[in-house]
Amino acid sequence: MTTLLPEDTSERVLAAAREVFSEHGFQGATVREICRRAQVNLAAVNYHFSSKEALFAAAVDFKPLTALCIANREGCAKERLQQFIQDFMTQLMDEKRSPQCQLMMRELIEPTLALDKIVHETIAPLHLYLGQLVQDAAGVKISPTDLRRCVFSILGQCLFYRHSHAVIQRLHPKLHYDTKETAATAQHIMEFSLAGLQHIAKNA
Amino acid sequence: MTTLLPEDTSERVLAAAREVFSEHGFQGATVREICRRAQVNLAAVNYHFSSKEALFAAAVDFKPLTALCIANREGCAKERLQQFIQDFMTQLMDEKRSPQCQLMMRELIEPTLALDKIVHETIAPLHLYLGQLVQDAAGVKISPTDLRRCVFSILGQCLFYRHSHAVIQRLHPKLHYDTKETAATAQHIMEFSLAGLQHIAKNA
DNA sequence: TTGACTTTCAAACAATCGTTTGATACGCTA
DNA sequence: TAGCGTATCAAACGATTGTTTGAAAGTCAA
Repeated sequence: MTTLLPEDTSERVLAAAREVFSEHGFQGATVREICRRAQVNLAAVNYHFSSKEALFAAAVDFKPLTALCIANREGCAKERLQQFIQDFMTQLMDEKRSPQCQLMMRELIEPTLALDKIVHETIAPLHLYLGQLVQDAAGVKISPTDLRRCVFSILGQCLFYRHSHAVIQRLHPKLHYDTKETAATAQHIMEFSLAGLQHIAKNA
Repeated sequence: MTTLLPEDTSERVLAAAREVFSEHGFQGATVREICRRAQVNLAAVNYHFSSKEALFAAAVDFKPLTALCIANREGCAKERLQQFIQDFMTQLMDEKRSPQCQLMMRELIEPTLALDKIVHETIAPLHLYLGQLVQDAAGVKISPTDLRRCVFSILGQCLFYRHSHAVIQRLHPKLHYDTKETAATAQHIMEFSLAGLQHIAKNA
């Protein structure tokens, strides 16, 4: 599991910290395990980051998600919504991004100052962008309340596959969310949501 | 926070354990804190439950959720689906049931044997029941894959409000999910999902 | 009341935690 | 080379953890 490389000690510690924190949580992670994986001395954490808690704060970084809002700005609203759901699902189900997702889920249960940072820097812009996208895709003007609920409905469907992954695995052991299945799932969410959205818009 | 009452030592320990485990997780929870809240001696946990881990296993109990499958069997499929979503959302947002939900979320991140138990006893029957409900509400025969995805879409929308509660709170500080707001949210999910479902059914 | 069994208790145990220490090695300027 | 600040290291610190212990208290049948 130990990832290789970076030569700088701080960077090695940071990389190892993201791994261990995401695997065991803040409480479950030990400074000794982080230093072992980073192949640095036990005192390195306190020397470079002052404390375990400060290291945790430094390890949290969710800016990659912001890319989703800037990426695709071409095509009509429906096409961009489709692209957004596809990209979002791909990121969610990407094994390589698993540590960040786990860290996020832990923040949802036990929020620290890190969650305020993540919400402010990443999630709020993402909700704003998706809200505009949904409004455009709806065609007619939707009330703020309905718009918010539709955004939640879309995100909720996507996040389910990440949050409830452990349950899905146990319910359908033969089901694997590879690239193909993930794309098909995103397609379903798009069709399901567009129909739902248009129904809400019609009765607005 | 300490709940009052039960006279039996084991029961007092169990009740306190559910509180503390849900608040701090398995690692974060301490036997001393559990015993303090239960107002029993420190040795009580090991005497009555052998170990902290065995106490955790004994503390996990999700059977209440099963009631949703048995409760409402009256009315047409759509009415029963509506009732299910309403009841499910009510249970999810119920403050009193918060400890169980937190325990569940922790299991999603770090599955223990407890999750297998929960999935087998509670979640699998719930998915089966909802699957039948969705099939009936669709009218025409839906493929197993589409049916599963529609069930996931509905559950995902509901669970979002619980799993992402900490985020919603930060995005919309003035929004509170009291009885009225929860009911309105359930209503939205029902309308959104029924339209989505009928669209899927139409193209089946 | 006796005696055996269960339950409770304060105290201590061994292990592990985050953190600190002081010595040592390194890299650079003067 | 000498001197100084930075980085690394093995070792230890104090605190907290889950667990164990042996005695005291309680319970109840004989």
